[in-house]
Amino acid sequence: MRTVDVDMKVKLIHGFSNKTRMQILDCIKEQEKTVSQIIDEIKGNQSNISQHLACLKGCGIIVGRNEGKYIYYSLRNQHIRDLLTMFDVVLEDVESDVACCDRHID
Amino acid sequence: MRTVDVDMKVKLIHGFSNKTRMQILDCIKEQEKTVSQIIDEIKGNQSNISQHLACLKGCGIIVGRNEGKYIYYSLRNQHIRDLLTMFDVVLEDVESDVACCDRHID
DNA sequence: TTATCATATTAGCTTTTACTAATATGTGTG
DNA sequence: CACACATATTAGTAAAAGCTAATATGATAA
Repeated sequence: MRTVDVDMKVKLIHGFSNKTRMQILDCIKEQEKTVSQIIDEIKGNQSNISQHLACLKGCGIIVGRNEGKYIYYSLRNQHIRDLLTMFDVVLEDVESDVACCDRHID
Repeated sequence: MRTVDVDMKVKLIHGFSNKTRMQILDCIKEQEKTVSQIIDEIKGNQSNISQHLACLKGCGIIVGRNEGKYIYYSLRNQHIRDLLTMFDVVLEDVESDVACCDRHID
């Protein structure tokens, strides 16, 4: 297998490692949504969500499509969807551990 | 599919979203290693690596096995290994985007 | 039982990330 | 054109994460 740049891999994964971003991803997993719809569904702050969308888009995790005054966001491709599903699978294995791990360092 | 707790999922993913932790995981992906071996291979600070190992273990991503004065760490199971592989697959899709995304927010 | 090696923990500090509020841009509509 | 709505950007601040150095624990071996 080809060698992948660790920095880039970590940067990619970082895209998934925040609650708001994960909520956005869950929200558009099956169907594209406008920014307003996303804000509505996850009850977030407009500015905050916009920033997270920029982050996800910058990492190539999601794509945006303009239609009139709306912008529809969706997952980039099926691989991303598979990855999201995989997270859920792995979570079932580790759930009890993660639950009691209260911080990441220290 | 059962509903998963977002907070917990994010916490799990967080385990993968740091360069040092990813280096540790790559390092033990195929074979268990002692802490000293890991420190050696990734040329890290002992305290720092120990903290990251605690984090990975706390999240259930890796497991430790005592043998004499050594502790051998390895991936928890095949699902974790599959997930690591999947990261590489997805990275190939998004590589060019991630490369130019310099921060995660702002 | 003391010395040594392997690993863990703590504390302090720096850097990064996330959030909110305010403001800006951009697009359609009367 | 002016207004309303959708989204983005900026600035400032608060919170979280990561690093290093120092110290502690725990096991083996002399």
